[in-house]
Order: sequence, then structure tokens, then C-alpha cells
Amino acid sequence: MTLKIYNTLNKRKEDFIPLEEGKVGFYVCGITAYDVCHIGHARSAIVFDVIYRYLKYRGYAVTYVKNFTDVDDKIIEKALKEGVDIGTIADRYIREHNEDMDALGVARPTVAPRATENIKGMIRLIERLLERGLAYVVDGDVFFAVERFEGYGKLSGRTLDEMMAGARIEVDKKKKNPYDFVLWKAAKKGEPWWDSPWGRGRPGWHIECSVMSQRFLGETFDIHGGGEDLIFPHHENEIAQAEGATGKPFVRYWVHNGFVKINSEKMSKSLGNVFTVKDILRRVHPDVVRLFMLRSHYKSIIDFSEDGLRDARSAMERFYTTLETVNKLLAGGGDFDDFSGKDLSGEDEAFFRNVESLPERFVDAMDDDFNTARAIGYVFETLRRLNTYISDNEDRSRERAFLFALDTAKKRLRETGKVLGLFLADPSEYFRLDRDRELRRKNLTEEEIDALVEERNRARRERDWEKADAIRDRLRERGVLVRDSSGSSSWTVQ
RNA sequence: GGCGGCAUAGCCAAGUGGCCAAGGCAGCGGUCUGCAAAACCGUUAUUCCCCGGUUCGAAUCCGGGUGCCGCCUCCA
Repeated sequence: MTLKIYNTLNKRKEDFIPLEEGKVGFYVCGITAYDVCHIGHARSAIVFDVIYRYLKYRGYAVTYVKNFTDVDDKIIEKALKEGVDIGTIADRYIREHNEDMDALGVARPTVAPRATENIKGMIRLIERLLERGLAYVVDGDVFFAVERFEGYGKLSGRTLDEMMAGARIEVDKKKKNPYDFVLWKAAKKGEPWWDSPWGRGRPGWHIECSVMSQRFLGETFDIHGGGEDLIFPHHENEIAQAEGATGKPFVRYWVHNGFVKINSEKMSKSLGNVFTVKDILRRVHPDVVRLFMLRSHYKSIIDFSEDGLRDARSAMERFYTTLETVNKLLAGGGDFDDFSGKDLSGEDEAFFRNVESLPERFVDAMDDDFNTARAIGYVFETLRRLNTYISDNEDRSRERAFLFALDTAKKRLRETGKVLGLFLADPSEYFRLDRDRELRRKNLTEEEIDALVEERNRARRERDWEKADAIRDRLRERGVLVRDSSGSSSWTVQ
């Protein structure tokens, strides 16, 4: 089986063949550190996190580079406003970013370089472009001459002529062509600067990614990712800079994730509908966010909404309910270390075989351009079979064959979960966090609910069903669902 | 104006030429339960926006139409 990746460059799915067998060089455009991360950053991060995990799962040695842009107009603006230097602003938002990513279960990249640590490399790259006649200097600014780079527009699928036809872009008198972009900006008063052959200044936005990716991954590398909005101009310009300087192909596979809309509207600061990662994580468990993101294909636009989040939470709850049941059965049962699949027969064997085939089906889905939606479908299909198996065999809770089959199911579910970064929590921990969060939101305390449940249990023992039902109704009105088992009752918050 | 994408059940969402159109949520009927809840079983698209065409055969390919949306400017 071969991994297929949709390559934005060629607009089709292609077999993934890394430059060097068994190794993958992977670069993703990170954040500009001027504000806290929102749900759109979260999607991008989760998508590429899963791609990273999957490549490793498939046995590749992956070098994953994700940069931080720590010098830029917006950072400078904020620094001026607060009267601090840009490093203070960047440090703050990089720290926030790392907190958010950790909370979302996003693995740290192999390298997380910062633009300002790579100024020398940027100057060298610009010098090479000047030497090759692909750039020109005007009053301390350096521009890339798009007309001098053959193939400009190949990633975004347009030609310079087409772009000129309809576009309305700001005309900068210094530019020879309106699509020329800045490689180096002469310093204005009060702005941070670095010395360069063209005077004091700072780098343009696109140059850092060309430099940092090649520094850690080589002049040509395997996969470059980012949000679809970066295709033009950012990634187009990265190609122009890198290939202009080296004369070699820059990136073999370009991967772009789709946007997040909020209640069917574009998320934007002007609409005031930006949800930050911290907002979301106050409301739901990270698994819910990840499930919400990964149940759609990474390229499609997803619509973030209350309903969508609730659906994902319900699904997550079902998963952990089953896992909790399995854990209890395994804890209460005996030892089955010396058991193997060969010892099974009948229903046990059929179930075992089905469960053992989960990773195979999972890989099949993921190999098809990281189809996490299909992959998750297989996980839930397995979950249903597991539930059926448990309820068909309630009287066999101490049998080795049964326990062995359950244990296998759990292992296979966790194996796929590890790649998705999902389903990895301890169920009781998951429910405890979920409960605490919901209680806070509804202004309830565990104590008052426990007291009511206890009162109800007394009524139940006295067979005072009327009173028991009244208490249950009261709790339900406040969003608390009571669930009775033989001796006691548990409860969940809706 | 230029370039591109999408349209599948009540909602979300896979499926890109051929088994009964995955999976999740929600609903309904049943098992269980004092009654519920959870879990389980069954059920909910003879059909994939509309109209043509290609084909033995299309949600899937082609042409046209309709409706949404994105990019072309900082943006994940």
C-alpha cells in the first residue's frame, strides 16, 4: 500500500515517495506571534500534528519544522503600543501558543525556529537572488522581480498575465511589477533593525520560511504545509525565493488545510466572531475539539458551531463510556497473559479477528490523503462491535477468552487513537474533567448534587418512587442526568 | 473582472464507475429497568441540487443550468 497525498502543486493525489527512503522532511508555517491562537490555528495545528504522527506510524523518520514569525508589522505595532520591544511581545505569544498546543495534545515539532534567529541566512539568500538578477535594490528596500522567475504562479495556478488582468493591488512606485514583493525592508524610525549590505532594515515576511525550511531540511524537501490562505502569495513567494536561489525544486508535496467558519460565517476580527483556543478549552475537553476537527477531511471547510461541538462531545462520551466498561471488566477479571488468538473460537474468534483488522482498515483510510473522517468511521464501527460483544457476553466476565478479546480490542483502539491524538485519556479522568467543566458552566457543585442523589437513593430504598422521580426531574431540569445501577446511582451533566 | 472549490438522510460527514450509499449526532420502535438513563437490537437517503449525454452499468465521467463559498489585500 502506498500513501497518497493531494499535492496542491499538481492539483491531484500523488503517491508519496520521499526524497530519501525512510525519511521525511516536513515544514509547516507556524504563527505570527502577535496574538493568542484561535480555532483556525487549532485546526491547522491538529491536522499537521496528525500527518506528523501518521508519517511516524508508517515508519518514517520525520524531521518536523514549524516556525515562529517573531518580527512583523503587527508585532511592531503592538510593541510600540505597549512600550516594550518586539521580543517581549513575541515571547509572550509563543508561550501562549505552546500552552495551547500542549493542551490540545499537539506534539512539539522537531525544531521550532524563530525568524530573528535566522537573519544572517536571510541576508545570504537575498544576496544570492541579487547575484542571479532575480532581485533589485531601491533606497534600501530589496524586491523580488517576479517576471525574472519563470514559473511564478505555478502553485496557485495562475500566470502573471492573469493576475494583472483583474486584480486591484496597491501600486508601490518603487516596484517594477506590482506583484514584486519585498525581501528586505529599510528600517523606519523606531522600528527594530538589523545591519545588512543594503543598510539597516528587517526581512520581508516570505523570506524566513524559505531560509528556515532549507536550513533544517535541505534545499529540496518532502512536504510543506500551511493554511490554504497561504497558497498565494506566501507559498508562491517561498518557491520563487528558494528555487530562484538554488535552481532546484523546493518542495515536492504541498499540503494545505481548509478554513474554519463560525456559524456559516467567515471568522474575522471585524465580525467579532473569533474563538480562541482558550475559549474552546474552557468549554470542552481537547478530545472533543480534535474529534470535531478530524471527522471532516482536512481540505474541506468546516463550520464551527455549538451543535457541531455538542455532537462531537456526545460521540466522545460514548467512546469513553465503553472504554470505562472494558477497564472495569479487565480489572475485575483474572489473568490471561498466556492466552493467544489461536485459543479462540466461535464468536470470540470472529470478534477478535475483526478487531485485529482495525489497524489495517485505519491505514487504508489514512493512506488515502490522510482521510481521518473515514478512519474515525472505522473506529466507531469497532466500538459498536465491542459494545455488542460485551452485551452478548455479560455472564462471561471471568472467562479468559472473553477478557483476552476485550484487551485486544482496547489495544487496537488505543493504537489508532495514538495516531489521531484521540481517545487517549483515562475514562474516569475524562469524565471527571468533563463533569467539573460542566458544573462550572452551570453554576452547580458536586456536593449539592451528591446530596440530592443520596436523598433520592434513600427514597429508592424505601421504594418511594414518587419522591425519587421528583428529585430526578429536578436534577434533570438543571441539566444533571441520573443513571441508576443495582446498588447505587451515578450522574452526568448534560 | 480573473482563478478555484463545493452541493450526499432532520443535522454533521465518508464514498470519485459495479457488493444492501461508511461513520457520528438526533428521532422512532424494542430488550434491560420500579420508571428512566446508559448500553444493545431494529429502524430513518429505491437515492446522492436540476436537466441532458457517455457507458452493459454513474452519487462517482462529460456538457449545460441553479445555489452556496473561497482566493486575488494581513490572515491558519
